[in-house]
Amino acid sequence: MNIEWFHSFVEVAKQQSLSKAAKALNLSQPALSKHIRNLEHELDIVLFHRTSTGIELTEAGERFYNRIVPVLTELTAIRQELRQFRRTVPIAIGCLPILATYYLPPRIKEPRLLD
Amino acid sequence: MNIEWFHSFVEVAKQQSLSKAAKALNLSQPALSKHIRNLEHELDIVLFHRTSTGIELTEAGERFYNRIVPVLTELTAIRQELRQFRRTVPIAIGCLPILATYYLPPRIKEPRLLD
DNA sequence: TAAAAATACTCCATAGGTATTTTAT
DNA sequence: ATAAAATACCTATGGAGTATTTTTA
Repeated sequence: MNIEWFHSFVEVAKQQSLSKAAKALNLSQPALSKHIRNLEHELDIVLFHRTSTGIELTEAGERFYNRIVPVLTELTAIRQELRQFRRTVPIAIGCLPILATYYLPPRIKEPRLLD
Repeated sequence: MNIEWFHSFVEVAKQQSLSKAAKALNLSQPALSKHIRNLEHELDIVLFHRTSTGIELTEAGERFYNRIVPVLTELTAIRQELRQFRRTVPIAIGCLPILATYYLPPRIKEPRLLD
């Protein structure tokens, strides 16, 4: 059971559309479709009614939506609180795109810093 | 980010031992070790101090433990509430082991029922 | 030396992508 | 005919297992 599936579910519920939600999540529509299917399969309930104009929550889906949103909020809060214990301090270097592409990479020794 | 990792984390914290927790979770010790490592990597914090006698929570781990347990409880409650919407009704057939092994399987048409 | 965790390695399942098909308006 | 979701298929990553190594009491 994957937490990204929950995020996907919430976004699809909000957009009432797989394809729109896919764009919002930077995911392909089939991948997102699979998230929803996985979730439905693991919970063994139908979360959405599929139509050709989009997708809408079932009663079970509504129920799940109302209960899962606070959980995701809480998880975000937990991550936020734990940031103070992080080992690595994020370093962001802002510069012109042309430098980011050609000049910087060969000059950065630790590969992970490139993220 | 996988919810099973959270369950694994909680069990390891309780047992203060990877190998004991692995048995409790019906998992191999290396698999469980990976769960913890994945979690630490994704949160970018150290959750446990490793010793040769076992494993114990760091301060960050304590904090995470206290906050994640209620989330898991809530998730369980959600699943429980959603059971009423389930599509399939679980059917359990109890019988002598010898029947379960040789007699029943060829007589059950839908493979999923064998679970 | 014993016990516990980490690592190496292999196999299979799953996740994500592109291309295509199905379905309903 | 169009728009949306589902399916097929492929590749690459990740998860789980067994065997082995490392570490420390």
